[in-house]
Amino acid sequence: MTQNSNPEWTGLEHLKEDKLFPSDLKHSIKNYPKNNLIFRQGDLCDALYILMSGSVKTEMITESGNLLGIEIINAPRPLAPAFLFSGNNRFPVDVTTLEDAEILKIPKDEVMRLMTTQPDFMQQFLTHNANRTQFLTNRLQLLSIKTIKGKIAHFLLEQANEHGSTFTLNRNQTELADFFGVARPSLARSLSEMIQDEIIRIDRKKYTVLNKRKLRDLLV
Amino acid sequence: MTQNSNPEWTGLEHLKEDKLFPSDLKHSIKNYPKNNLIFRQGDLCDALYILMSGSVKTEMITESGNLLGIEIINAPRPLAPAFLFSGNNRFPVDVTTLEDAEILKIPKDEVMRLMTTQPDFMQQFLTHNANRTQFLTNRLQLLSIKTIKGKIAHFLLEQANEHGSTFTLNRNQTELADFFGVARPSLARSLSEMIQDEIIRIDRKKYTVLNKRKLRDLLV
DNA sequence: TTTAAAGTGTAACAGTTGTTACACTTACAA
DNA sequence: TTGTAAGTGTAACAACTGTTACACTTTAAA
Repeated sequence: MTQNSNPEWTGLEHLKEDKLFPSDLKHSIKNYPKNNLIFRQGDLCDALYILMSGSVKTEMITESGNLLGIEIINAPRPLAPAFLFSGNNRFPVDVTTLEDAEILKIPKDEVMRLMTTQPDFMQQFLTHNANRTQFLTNRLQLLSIKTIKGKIAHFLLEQANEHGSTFTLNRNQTELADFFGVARPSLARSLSEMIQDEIIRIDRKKYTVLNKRKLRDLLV
Repeated sequence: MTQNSNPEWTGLEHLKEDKLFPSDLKHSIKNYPKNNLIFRQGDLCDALYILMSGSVKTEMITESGNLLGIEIINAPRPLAPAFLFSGNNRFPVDVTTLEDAEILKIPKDEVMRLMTTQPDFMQQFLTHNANRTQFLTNRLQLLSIKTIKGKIAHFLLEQANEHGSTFTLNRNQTELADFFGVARPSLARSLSEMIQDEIIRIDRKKYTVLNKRKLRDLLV
């Protein structure tokens, strides 16, 4: 359900080895018990918060692509790092611990210092936010398409571009419907119509794009 | 139509005064004539491109909120700066000049140097991307709501939180429908039903929220 | 191998939204 | 003031998607 591995932040695991952070880093670490509301929507986000251990949930859009559902964040990962520098720097959602959690807090000005003195840190920070933006942009494009067949077309064309016209998905139909934000039977109906029209072929989780042009026509 | 004033980048106007950039900045400036395809979707984005003068259009989601429509970008503004540091650093859309345009190109490693040596530059870069992320997140939340009344409720509650229960919009119904990604008559129908149900009141562009609870119920 | 759970195909029907069309109102310039 | 364009309210109908239900297939555990 939650494949939130953010490889670019796994360096955080080596925190104690000072690969990313200098030894004189101003910071504080807080431990929160299970089922504890840590941040409330609208809370000021005046520092960088990094979940060091445990897990929390938010109601944000998820990395795995679920719509407004609950997102589960596993350590180690920063919490809403993009908002630290935004004009209205407030948490966009509630954050609640699922298990005991340890959270590292680094003040904003200290983050600024890290950015200028630790190129690796800056690189990771930038990359993480960039990937997040890219993810959001892609989701937005997908959601902007109104018809189910259009969403399918967008998704399959993307896959075909990346992996060739035959590829295997690791999502079942139910998860795919969830990803598109549509009902499962509606997705199935659209898929079978597209098979009928000889636009695609499906064998279990193996998808084959038969007619790219027709697929593109569905994007309108 | 396009209110793309990004105040945090207006400092670019003072480029020649070296407020943001050192005099030894490695860079190149290119001029493109009107109606010229500058970047193609999928092009490698290996440098920071800043539109110094003129205007371009993309098919991205717009700052003013239009769905997959054309976005018009006026100078000075960076072009897709978030993607420079992303894993798959390719332009997500085509970029075409609308008028003669002057584009400043700063190589990625030079951007890295700027980030570490010019705190003001870094600050602006971070803030711009953060605001962009916030904008995308908000749009995504809005689009995730499937019913028209739900979208209206989300939007009006946000406005009411910010300006109080009576406020004036600067969008007409057509623009609002466009913003929500729905048809204009459909929006009108939903609005008049909500007026009928005494949830809101509308007088021209002046909106009044009469019943927040009922409005919240529509979010589900 | 057997069995239960998960996943898929499909149909009937309800509900919502889009499309098109047109009358009416408002805003604004001549 | 008058005329025209822009904006709004509304209705009939079409199109699409969601809901619910159920049979069937596949998967994986016992």
